[in-house]
Amino acid sequence: MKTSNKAPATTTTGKTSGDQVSELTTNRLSVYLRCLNALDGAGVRAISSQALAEQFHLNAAQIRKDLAYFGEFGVRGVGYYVRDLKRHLRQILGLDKKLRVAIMGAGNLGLALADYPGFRQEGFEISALFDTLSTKVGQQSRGGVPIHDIHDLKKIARRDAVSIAVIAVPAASAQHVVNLVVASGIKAILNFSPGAWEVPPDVKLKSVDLTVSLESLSFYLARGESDE
Amino acid sequence: MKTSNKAPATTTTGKTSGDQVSELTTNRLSVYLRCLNALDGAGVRAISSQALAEQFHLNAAQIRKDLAYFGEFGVRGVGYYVRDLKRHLRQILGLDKKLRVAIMGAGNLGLALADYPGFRQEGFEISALFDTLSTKVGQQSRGGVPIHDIHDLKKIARRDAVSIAVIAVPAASAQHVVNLVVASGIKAILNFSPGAWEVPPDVKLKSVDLTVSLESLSFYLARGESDE
DNA sequence: TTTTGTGAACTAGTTCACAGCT
DNA sequence: AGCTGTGAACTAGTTCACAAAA
Repeated sequence: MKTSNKAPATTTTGKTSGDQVSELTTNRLSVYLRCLNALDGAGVRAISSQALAEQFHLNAAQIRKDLAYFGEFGVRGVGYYVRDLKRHLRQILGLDKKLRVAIMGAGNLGLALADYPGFRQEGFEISALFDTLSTKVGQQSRGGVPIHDIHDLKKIARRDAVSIAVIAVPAASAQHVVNLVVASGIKAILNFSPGAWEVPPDVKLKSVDLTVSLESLSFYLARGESDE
Repeated sequence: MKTSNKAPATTTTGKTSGDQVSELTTNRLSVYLRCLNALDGAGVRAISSQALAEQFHLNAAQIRKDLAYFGEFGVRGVGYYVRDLKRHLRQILGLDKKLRVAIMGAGNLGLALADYPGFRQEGFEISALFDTLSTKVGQQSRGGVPIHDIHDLKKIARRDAVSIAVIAVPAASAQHVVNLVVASGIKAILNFSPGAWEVPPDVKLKSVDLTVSLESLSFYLARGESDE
């Protein structure tokens, strides 16, 4: 796939597109932001990568490397200014503009996710639920998220400028629903249906597989049982 | 068409001396089992690593390496017998005995997870929900999972031989609840509360962080916006 | 001083390629 | 013939260690 390995060792302010940031890194950026929110809430003004690493059980060199990739945010001899770094991270993660989320499937899981407070935290807005059942369409979640007919997805996704879809439908219909989401122009999908679905290369699909998570824990229990 | 979705949306802590199998591997074992279930359902008797890889977008050498670590399950010139390999994988993953699960927190998410059909699929049994609210205690989920007072966790966990706990409580009380779970003797935890909690080294904690997952998707959208 | 930013070294994970079995 | 199991090669990811900066 990719051949060029190392970029010239000069300070780059503008990042050239094409350099692929690993998902491990983007996940950590989100973790750093959470840590900084906690520090900011506690009134901390500045923190070194060392102190940040100790407090939240991370690796100092990794924090520095992750951040340095996007710019020189630190001050030598001081560390990072919390508010400042927060602002940069929010911008890097694209959280400086409001992101609207649609949830596909108004079953138990879909309804729970629609009202999940963690999603609203960093400025995400759950704008709609979608289902096929006529008994559900027209209703709303306990938190007030309206349930629409899935056939209106394209129309409503455009009207509300929805940029992320969450898949919370049974596995049997997941690929079909993913196709509808893709057809509506949404480019990012968080999937909770067990399985691996096909999406075009310009759409990002991230899956949370509850069955795999549980079975992986089960493996650990099965191993630890006998010896050690 | 092919979209690799490799980076895990979960993290774990709590390492044991004998634990040399990577989590990436155990996650894949669970995926293989799902694939085999599909093949078995379709009446396929045997399959080569090559065919399995093509059908489910995996890597043939990796399948062979993962499986070979646990034994010689294949037949040269033939491939793997589906039923046979299924049985082996279920045994390796510890799914040959019934695993009972307790869910901490009877809020929206906890109740949804309690009735989530995917958990029951491979023989897991959700035996109880736990909460502190007296209005909830004594009630049950729509699917009939009883809600107990969290103070009875130790007693009920022992009575029902609960081996896995799911954390679905607000972040503010998560560490406290994790401590109670650990004190009750449960050795495996699937955590949905955003944050990194402390567990002793003999307890396996696996976290699904919905905020991190969403923010990671947001990053992708922010990058792709400009060009390319 | 202290602490960043970063090449180099190291470790983990994946894929290749082929000997050897059926 | 066909396919597994596996060392070797490769790639990705993490940590070390130190020069340069405040």
